[in-house]
Amino acid sequence: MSGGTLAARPKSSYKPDVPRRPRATRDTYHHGDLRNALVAAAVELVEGSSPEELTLREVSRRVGVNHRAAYRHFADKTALLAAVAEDGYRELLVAMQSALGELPARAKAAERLMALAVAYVAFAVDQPARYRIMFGRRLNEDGRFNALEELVARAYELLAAELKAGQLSGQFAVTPVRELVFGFWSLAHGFASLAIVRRLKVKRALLEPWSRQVFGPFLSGLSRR
Amino acid sequence: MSGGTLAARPKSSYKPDVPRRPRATRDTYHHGDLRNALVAAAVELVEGSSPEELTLREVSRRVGVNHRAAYRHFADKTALLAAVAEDGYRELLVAMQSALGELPARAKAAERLMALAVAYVAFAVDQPARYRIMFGRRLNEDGRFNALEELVARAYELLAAELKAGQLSGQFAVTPVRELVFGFWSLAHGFASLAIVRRLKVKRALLEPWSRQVFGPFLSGLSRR
DNA sequence: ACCTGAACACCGTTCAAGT
DNA sequence: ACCTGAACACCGTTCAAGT
Repeated sequence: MSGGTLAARPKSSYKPDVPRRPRATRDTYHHGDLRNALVAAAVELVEGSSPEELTLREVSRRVGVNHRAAYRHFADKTALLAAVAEDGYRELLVAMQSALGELPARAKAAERLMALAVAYVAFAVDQPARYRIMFGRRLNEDGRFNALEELVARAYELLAAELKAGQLSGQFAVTPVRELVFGFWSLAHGFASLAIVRRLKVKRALLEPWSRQVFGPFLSGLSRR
Repeated sequence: MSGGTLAARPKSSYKPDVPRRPRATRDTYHHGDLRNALVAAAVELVEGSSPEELTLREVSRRVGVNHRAAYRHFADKTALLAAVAEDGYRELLVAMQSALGELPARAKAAERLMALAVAYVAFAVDQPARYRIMFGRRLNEDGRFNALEELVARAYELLAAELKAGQLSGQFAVTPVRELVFGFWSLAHGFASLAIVRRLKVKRALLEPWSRQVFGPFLSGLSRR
């Protein structure tokens, strides 16, 4: 072998069968989109373990890249977490929207909100680690990740629109919408969180009926007397 | 100075003015109750920073003891966190009980639950880091900390008793109590958590009126039609 | 019994370099 | 531009010792 600085290779390389197809300029570069590859690896890593085990170094290893390479795309670890959370909020929005989409056109306001609740809780419980990243630490403390904030605002608006519609159609009592959104979201978030930490021991198959029972009083409390 | 192994002392010792009063057997030992000193230091450390910054080494430093000494009293870091959480649950129980105690004797069931809700949320928001330790990671995963579980059960029973009483007195509709407890706790936990992460931006002074607005629909949903 | 020291395998992050 | 290597200051945890 050649002597000098090139000789030493790491003993466990973590990249089993990378074909090493020759590339135009160099072959050690990562293919096109390292940023997305890192986010995808992070999401995959965190599920089936826990948020604590998500490390920049391990994610980089999985992608087959030096851990320093990640810093090209993320200023620090928090930035990676924010990207993972952002992804999650996007999926959560989709899940809520499609839950509404599956409802019959003339579903009552309370039914629509119930469908949202069920979808929300199911999303959280099905990917608990990611959900904890989304709602655990405050990621946007220094205001760097406004995309995150924007997605949260969209979820808020979705809920607000449903509650407002229920009031306009005369099904719900007219009270300040902001507080109602907060209440609804608190209930959904609290139920999901407690289920994830197992303070509530709910079997996955019974999650939907449980959700309905838990949201029952709140939704019936909204309706006009 | 003397040569050999005793010469080297750490440069920054973190114990500024410890009097070093002579003790009977040895003077390097920690006074009586190292265990409680560590828990107290941990609680103090974690508030005003964040759960992430709670390290075994920093806590030991604060108490003025080698970090290895902590292992005499806690099998690992999780055990220390569990002790901090346990302490928190005890205080939470006291807060809830005294909230009930301050109520007039003939307060309605809904008022009693509202008082519990307000006390719960205030507790959480006033010591957010500790609250996050109590409800963040699952600490009792391997079943080592049953005292923790026992305290959670007592909080559960407190809520269950209030709900049951409301049903027996005819103020609440009779539905399964378990689901009601879960709903109430979910709402309280969710509201507290979202307030802590600032997903809900609630000023401390407005926390109580907000709590009342948020719990309003839920509690009125409990009452008989 | 209670505490310490040195060592190990991990982190995140910075600096200086390679192509 | 994009990636790497060595180094730094931290962790939690283990092993072997000190009094």
